Amino acid sequence: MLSKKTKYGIKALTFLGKQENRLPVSIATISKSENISLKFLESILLTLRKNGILGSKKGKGGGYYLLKEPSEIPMASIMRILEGPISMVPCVSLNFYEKCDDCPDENACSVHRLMTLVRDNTLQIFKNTTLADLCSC
Amino acid sequence: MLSKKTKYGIKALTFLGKQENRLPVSIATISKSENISLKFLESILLTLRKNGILGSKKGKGGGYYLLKEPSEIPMASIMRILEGPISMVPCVSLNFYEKCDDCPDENACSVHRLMTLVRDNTLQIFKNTTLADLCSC
DNA sequence: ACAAACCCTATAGATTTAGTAGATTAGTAA
DNA sequence: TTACTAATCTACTAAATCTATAGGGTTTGT
Repeated sequence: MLSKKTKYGIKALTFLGKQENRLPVSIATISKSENISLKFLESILLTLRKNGILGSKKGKGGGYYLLKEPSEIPMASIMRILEGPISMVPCVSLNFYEKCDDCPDENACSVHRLMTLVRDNTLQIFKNTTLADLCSC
Repeated sequence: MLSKKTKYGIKALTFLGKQENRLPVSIATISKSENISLKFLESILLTLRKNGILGSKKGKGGGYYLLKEPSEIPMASIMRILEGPISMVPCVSLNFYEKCDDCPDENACSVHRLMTLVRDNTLQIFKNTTLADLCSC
């Protein structure tokens, strides 16, 4: 299941992407508009800033803004930053690979094969969808 | 991420599906063969029995066995029993639907639309894959 | 008698979802 | 310049829930 962190993060990014200009938007503004706990949102936006998705401006008139055009931000990268691995098991993850303790041979593992299939499909969606696609409705 | 419960459950079912006959297999046998904590596996197989996937036989020579042919068991039903919803958010779930607290209009929600797409794809895989496909390697 | 499923309880640890308190920075007005 | 205000940033805490077991006793079939 998607964490609220990821869900809120995506909604906040969509909100920013829908802005006419690229002027900073305060956390409070997004929080109110999207019904997200302010302090929780604060930490989410901080993560996104530290990972190069958002820029920020302090002080009066400050806030957060997108560093790139929405069409240049694939959902895959957002998902990896906020949610972590896209795969359902670490042993099929491309970016967060971990070997299973219980599995002597990955290629013989039924779960491994099934989840590889799922990952391929999901990843394709997240790669081909950009933030712009989410903002266009 | 897939819980170990689901992962172990699938591995256990694959093990049972690979048996030549439909004779009961004890928890201990599966536990040893698949490197799964015995007590944990016990509760997993119990849920699968209560959900009509497995039958059980007590006493000597007892154990668990598949109630249907592997080819008759779609992975979607196993996933729903063990992992719960296939959707990444409750608001796009077909079998476990829940409305979001923060979302006034689902159709206007960017997360909702994206996750619907993901669910459709994932569900198709889980519907078209049966336990038999996992056992055939 | 024995072997096996069945059932109930507890629990350590991790994760999630925040809340609280304050520090820091930047612009604005006196 | 000084004070004020708006905003991000940082760190700590905490409740709630979930995960992955462990333990022990009960029941049933051979």
